[in-house]
Amino acid sequence: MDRRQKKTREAIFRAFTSLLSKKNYHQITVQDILDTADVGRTTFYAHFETKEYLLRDLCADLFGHVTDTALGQVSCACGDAADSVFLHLVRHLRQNDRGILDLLSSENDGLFLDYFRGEVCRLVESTYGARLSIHLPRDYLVQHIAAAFVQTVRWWLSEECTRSPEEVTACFLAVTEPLLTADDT
Amino acid sequence: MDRRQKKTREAIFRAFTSLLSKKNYHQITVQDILDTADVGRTTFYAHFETKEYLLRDLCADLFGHVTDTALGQVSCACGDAADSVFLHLVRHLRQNDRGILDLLSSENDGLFLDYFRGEVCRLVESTYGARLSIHLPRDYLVQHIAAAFVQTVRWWLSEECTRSPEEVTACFLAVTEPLLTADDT
DNA sequence: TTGATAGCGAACAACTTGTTCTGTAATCAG
DNA sequence: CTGATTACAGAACAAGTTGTTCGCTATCAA
Repeated sequence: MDRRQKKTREAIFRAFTSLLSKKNYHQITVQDILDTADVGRTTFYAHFETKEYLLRDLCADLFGHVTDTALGQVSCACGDAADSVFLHLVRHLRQNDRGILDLLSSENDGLFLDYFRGEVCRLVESTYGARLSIHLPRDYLVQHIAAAFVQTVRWWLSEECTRSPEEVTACFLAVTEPLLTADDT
Repeated sequence: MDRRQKKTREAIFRAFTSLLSKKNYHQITVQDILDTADVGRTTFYAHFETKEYLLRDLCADLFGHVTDTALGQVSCACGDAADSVFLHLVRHLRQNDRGILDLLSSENDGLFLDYFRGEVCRLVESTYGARLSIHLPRDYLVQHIAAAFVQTVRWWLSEECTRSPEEVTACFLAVTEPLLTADDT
């Protein structure tokens, strides 16, 4: 890919992310992005059809990366229990990696939470897949557990991340563990 | 209140609700509302500062009503267990009362889910208040249970409400019951 | 070096928002 | 019933936003 394309694309992503951590998505104007990223109007629309598409691409980039990293932790088989994937994820989030925490905690909640939840579903599937209780519809359980994790993170954020990742993860595990069959480790 | 005021206010609410069940909130223009409600521009802005305020007022109206109705069920002491408040609520929702179901199932999810969750928190407090396990922070538990209910409704909607209210409520109770101390009935 | 491509900047039409003005009709108090 | 008040309609308005187009320049890859 042309070096110029890559540079502007990244500049736009950076500018957009930065703006999102300060403003509501719907208050951000294309002009804001142009000014912040220092790119021309034409250039922006050459890269992204609309602001919506930019958002979609950014989310795919951001949350895809998070999940992949988290899943990587699973396969690295460092000896931890499967549960700890979520601990890793919380620790990862606390470092505000790629500004994700800013996005989740800003007024843009609604927009990103769904993307986030979608990714967490994948995570739940591959982490707990075999241990899901069969007494309830499988997809219901997966979605419930994913929603519980997202909710846990929101609660953590609402307390300004004062609690430790261990504490937060413990809460999450406490409310979801009864739904799983015994661990076979 | 002046009869005229009441009429236009209701016409605007009706038009807005109708539009929301068809379109995304951010795609709805003030002009759309004016045309649908058949009121003048000046009139609209005399009633609501902006479209955002209209949304806020509508939500307060809608969800406040739902919770009050649900809470009324509790105090009517018709002999049912406290759990059944949620069954009542699901049944209530299924009738698409005041078009709430349309709003929750449309593409406006994010907007209304938060209002809804807030109201459900109140419901959880007054229904399970005394039975919340003390091993976890109280507000965490309340929010978790409320989020679980909202998630359950979303799942139900995603299956186009094919399942019965009883079945849906059973799922919700199954995932939250382990978090409560024994019922003292 | 050269042809292709990415970017810039300015101007553009179309649309949206929220305000202001004037005139009309419904409502309410006495 | 009457007169004052209030709500409303309609039109016009400035300001801001979106997405497109055009001509021109800078950069890249071969």
